Amino acid sequence: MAKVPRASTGRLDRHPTLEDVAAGAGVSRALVSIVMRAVPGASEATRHRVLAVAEELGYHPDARARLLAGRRTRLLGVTLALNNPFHADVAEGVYAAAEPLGYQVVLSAVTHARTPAQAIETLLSYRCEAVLLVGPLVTRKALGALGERLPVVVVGQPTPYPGVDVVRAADAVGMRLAVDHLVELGHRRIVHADGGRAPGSAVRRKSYRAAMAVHGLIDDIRVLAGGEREEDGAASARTLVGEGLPDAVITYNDRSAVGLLDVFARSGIAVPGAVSVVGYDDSQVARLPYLRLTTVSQDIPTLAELAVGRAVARVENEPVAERELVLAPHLVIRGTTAAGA
Amino acid sequence: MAKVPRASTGRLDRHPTLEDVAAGAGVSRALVSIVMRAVPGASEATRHRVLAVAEELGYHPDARARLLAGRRTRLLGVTLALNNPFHADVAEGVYAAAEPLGYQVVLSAVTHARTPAQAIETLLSYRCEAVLLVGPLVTRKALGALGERLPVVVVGQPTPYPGVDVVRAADAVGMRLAVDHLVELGHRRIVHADGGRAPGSAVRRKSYRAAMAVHGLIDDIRVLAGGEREEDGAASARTLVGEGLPDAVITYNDRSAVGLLDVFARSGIAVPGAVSVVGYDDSQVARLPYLRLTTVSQDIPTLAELAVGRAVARVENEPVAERELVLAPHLVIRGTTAAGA
DNA sequence: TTGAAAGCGCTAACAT
DNA sequence: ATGTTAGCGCTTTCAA
Repeated sequence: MAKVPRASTGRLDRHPTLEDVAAGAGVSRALVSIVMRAVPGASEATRHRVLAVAEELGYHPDARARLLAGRRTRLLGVTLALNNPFHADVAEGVYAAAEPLGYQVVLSAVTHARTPAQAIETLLSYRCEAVLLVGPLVTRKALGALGERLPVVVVGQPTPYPGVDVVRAADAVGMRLAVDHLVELGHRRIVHADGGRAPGSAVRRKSYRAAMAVHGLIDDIRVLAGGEREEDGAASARTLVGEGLPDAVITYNDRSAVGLLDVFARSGIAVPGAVSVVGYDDSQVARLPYLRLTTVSQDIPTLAELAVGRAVARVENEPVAERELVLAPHLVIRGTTAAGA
Repeated sequence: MAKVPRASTGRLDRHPTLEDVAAGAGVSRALVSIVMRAVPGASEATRHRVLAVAEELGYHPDARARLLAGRRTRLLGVTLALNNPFHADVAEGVYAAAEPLGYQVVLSAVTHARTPAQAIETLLSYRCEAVLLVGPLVTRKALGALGERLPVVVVGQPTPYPGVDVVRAADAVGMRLAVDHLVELGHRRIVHADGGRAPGSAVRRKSYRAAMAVHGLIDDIRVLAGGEREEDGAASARTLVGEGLPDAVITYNDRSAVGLLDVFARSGIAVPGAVSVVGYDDSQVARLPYLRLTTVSQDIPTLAELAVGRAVARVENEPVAERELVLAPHLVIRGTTAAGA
C-alpha cells in the first residue's frame, strides 16, 4: 500500500487515497479523515503532519467516496439553460448562498440535446438532497412525481402543482410599479409589448391591464403580441413606428426592450425624448452604460438566496409557513424614462 | 433488506438500491447491474422482469457508487463562466459531443465567489478523466501542475504551457478574412477597436496589423483601445464619432460591436451606409435579425467537438499529432458591411 | 486523541 | 445465464 505506480507518461496511475496519507503519516485512515474534513478530534501536531503528507503526496479527497460514505450528501442540484442570462444569474446566486450553509451545488444543463428530464435524472443520480428548477422546465405531472421524491424549489415563476415550493417575484407588483412610474411622469398612452407564450407572460399582461385600470386608463390599454427575444421587441417597435408612437412602452423583459430600443434608435426616435421605455428583469444588459434601461428588478441574488434557504429548510425539516415565497420587485429608474412633452 | 421505510412526510427515507431490485425480482445484484447498464449477459425474460421491478420501486442508479466502483468514470469536466455566451455555447457543444462517445460531462462554474482553482478542484474530486478549460482561467503555473495530473484541453485560446492541449480558431486568419472583405468593398481606413487586456486581444490586434500591411495599408492602421464588453465598443464609437468616421471598424468581439452599433445608431450614423462594422465570434447576438452583424465565426460547435475528441484521445491514449488544434474561422457576411461611397 | 471495523451502493472478476 | 465475492475510498460508530 501507499505505493503509487507511475504510467510511462509520467502521469499518476491512480490518485493517492486516505490510506496512502495515513501510511505516510503513520496514523489511521479515520484520523486522516478527521483532519481532511477539518473537524475536531485530532491534535495540532497530528493535524500538521497529516496535512503535510497529504500535500506532499498530492492527495485530493474523492468526492464519490465521500458522498457515498457520508450520512448525507449536502448536495443541491440546479437545472438551468445555459445561455439564458436569468438562469445564469440565479445559478451564481445559488453558489453564493449554498456555500455558507455548507451545501455544495451541482449544475445540470438543459440543452438542445439534453431534456429537462435527463438533467433532473443526473441530479438525482448524484443523490442531491433537493433540486432547484429555474425556468419552466417540466410538465406538471413530472413536477408532481419529482416533488414526491425530494424537495423541489421552482425559481422565478409560479406553478400550479402544490407539492413543490416556489420562490419568485410578484409580477403584479412589478407591472404596477412600472405603470405608476410612467403615469407619474405624465404618460397615458402606455402600451405593453408582451411575452407571447413565454413563462409568466400571461401574468404580466394581466398585471399591466390591472395597473392601467387603477389609473383610469382602461381606454389606453394596448397589448402588442411579442415574445422573450430581442427580435420580438424589435418587431413591436416596428409596429409602433409604423402606426405612431405611444407615450411609453413596457416590455415583457429586458431582452425585448433591447430590440425595441435598437429599432427606435435606427428610426431616429429619441428615448426617452419621444417615448419612454421600461424593461423587466434588471439583467446585466439593463445596466449597460449606453443603454441605462429603466427596468423592474426581480433582485435575482435575493431570489436565489431565498430559494436555497427554502430548499435547505425542507431538507432539514424546518417548518415552512408558505409554499410560495413572493418577493416584492422594485423599479430601477435609469435613463429610458422621462416626463412627456 | 428491500424494506423501504417511509418518513412521516410520505417521502422515501432512502433510495431503493440494486439489492432491493434484486430481491424484488428474485435474482442477484450482479444480474440487476447487468440489466441496468444494458450490457449483454441477461436473458430477455430476466431483463424485462428486472426492469419492471426497478420501475415499480422507483429505482434510480446511484452515480456515486457507480463512479466509485467502476474501473473508469468516463467523466469530462468543464469549467466555465456562466453569463459568458461563448462559454455557454462551448458547454452546449461539449454535451453534444461527449454523449455519443459514452462520456458524461460535469460542469463547474467560475463565479464571483468561486475561483478557477476551486472549480477545477471540484472536477478533480469527482475523478473526471480529463478537463476542458474555457477561457483564460488559470495561471500558467497552475495549468502546468494540472496538466501533470490529467489531460487538459484549453478551449478558445492559445496557451504557452506545453503540457496541455489547445483547441482554438486561428485569429490571424479571422482578422485577415475581415480585412480582406472590407478592402474588397473598397474600404481603406479600417480601424480596430481592440479587446484591451481580454484573452486573445493581443493576437487579434497583431493579426489586424499584419492583414492591413498585406494590403499596403500600413498608414491606415489604427487601433482603438477597448475591451470585451458592450460598453467598450460604445466608447470606441464615441471616439470615432467625435473625430470623424473611418471607412470601417473591426471589433474585438460581437459584444463590443453591439455597443458600437448602438452608439452609431443613436448618433444617426448609418451602418453600413456611412461606416461598415465587423464583429468577432458569431455569437447568438450577431444573428439577431435587427442587428445582422457581419462577423468572424469561430464555429463553436466544431470547436467543442474537437476539444472533446482531443480529451477523449488523451484519456484513451490514442496518438495525437499536434498539441494545438487550430480551426480555420470563416467570415459570416450579414448586413453591417457594404461598399463605401 | 487515536484505531478498528463495518458499511455506503455499485462494478467486475471469477465461478457455476 | 446467473451467482459469489471482493473491493472502490471514504465516513462513522464504537472501543481503547
